[in-house]
Amino acid sequence: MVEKWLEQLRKNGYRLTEARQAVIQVIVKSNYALTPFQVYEAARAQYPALGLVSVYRTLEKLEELKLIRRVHQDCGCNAYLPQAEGHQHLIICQKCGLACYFEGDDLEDLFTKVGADHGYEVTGHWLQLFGTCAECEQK
Amino acid sequence: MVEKWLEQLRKNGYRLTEARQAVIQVIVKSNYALTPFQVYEAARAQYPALGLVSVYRTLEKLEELKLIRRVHQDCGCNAYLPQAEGHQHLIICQKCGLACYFEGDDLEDLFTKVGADHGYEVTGHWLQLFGTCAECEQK
DNA sequence: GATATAATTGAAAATGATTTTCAATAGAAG
DNA sequence: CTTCTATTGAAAATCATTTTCAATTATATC
Ligand SMILES: [Mn+2]
Ligand SMILES: [Mn+2]
Ligand SMILES: [Zn+2]
Ligand SMILES: [Zn+2]
Repeated sequence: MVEKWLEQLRKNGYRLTEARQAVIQVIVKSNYALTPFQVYEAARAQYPALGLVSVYRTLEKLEELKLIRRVHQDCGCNAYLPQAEGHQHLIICQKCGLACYFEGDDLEDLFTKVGADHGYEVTGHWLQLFGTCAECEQK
Repeated sequence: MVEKWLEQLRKNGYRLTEARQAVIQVIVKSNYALTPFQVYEAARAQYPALGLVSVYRTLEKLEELKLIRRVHQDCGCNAYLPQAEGHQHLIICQKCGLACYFEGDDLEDLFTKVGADHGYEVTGHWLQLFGTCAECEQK
């Protein structure tokens, strides 16, 4: 997975630097939406010279390449998760933040109709579920 | 509508000041999500002495009282709309920003099931449609 | 492997949005 | 009208993010 992301960077003319590899390594397999600062802290364990600025710059490029996506929550909209394949939506645990994607919601037709009823041509939708994950539930 | 909001403020022990009335008057009937600064500019037409700080403070209270809600979009998450009655969702025009609520999506059961399949107890969801409104469409 | 070149870096400064501080003002209650 | 305190706007402070810039380093070429 790290390899795929690095390949994407290389393919787009970006250099494979230590800073970028440290950032990628932190976010590529995360099940939790991470803020730039959280990425910074975690990545510095592997590469202490890393600057927060480079985290911002790397996240920007990863988002551009659709490898990560910004996650919106009540508590803030500046955290990132790996982007899912195809058309998927998120479920996020309100207690611990554990995130997971699901697909097959098949709601396009419904949304197109709802929109039409209100005079809109629907071109996209945002859907996110909130709840409690199995682990947090049993506590 | 303005009266209802003022009554809500009064009922909760807040004073009915000129600053608050100017802010309310701008946002209470808006079909467009407005940023604090946009509210500030519009409200100053009615009450020129208004300070931006008071806009922030008033929006905070109106959100607390669930009279307005924050709207999330790709371009930013710091704009506000009047809150709809009951359980409704938004459709927003990507061209002009015209917002409108719809209800009756009846998806609770589907979401509960999807969540359960992934080990989550679903407690809420967040749905927003994007598209082109009738007026922008015909241009 | 050495060299040239431009992309990338981290530190520091700048920016922009929001929050806090504070003395002055003005609602509300008597 | 007077008292009391919530609220105000201006200015300062804070916080996240972006820009600037000289030094470094990844990559292509020799
Ligand atoms: Mn969908
Ligand atoms: Mn719903
Ligand atoms: Zn958001
Ligand atoms: Zn959890």
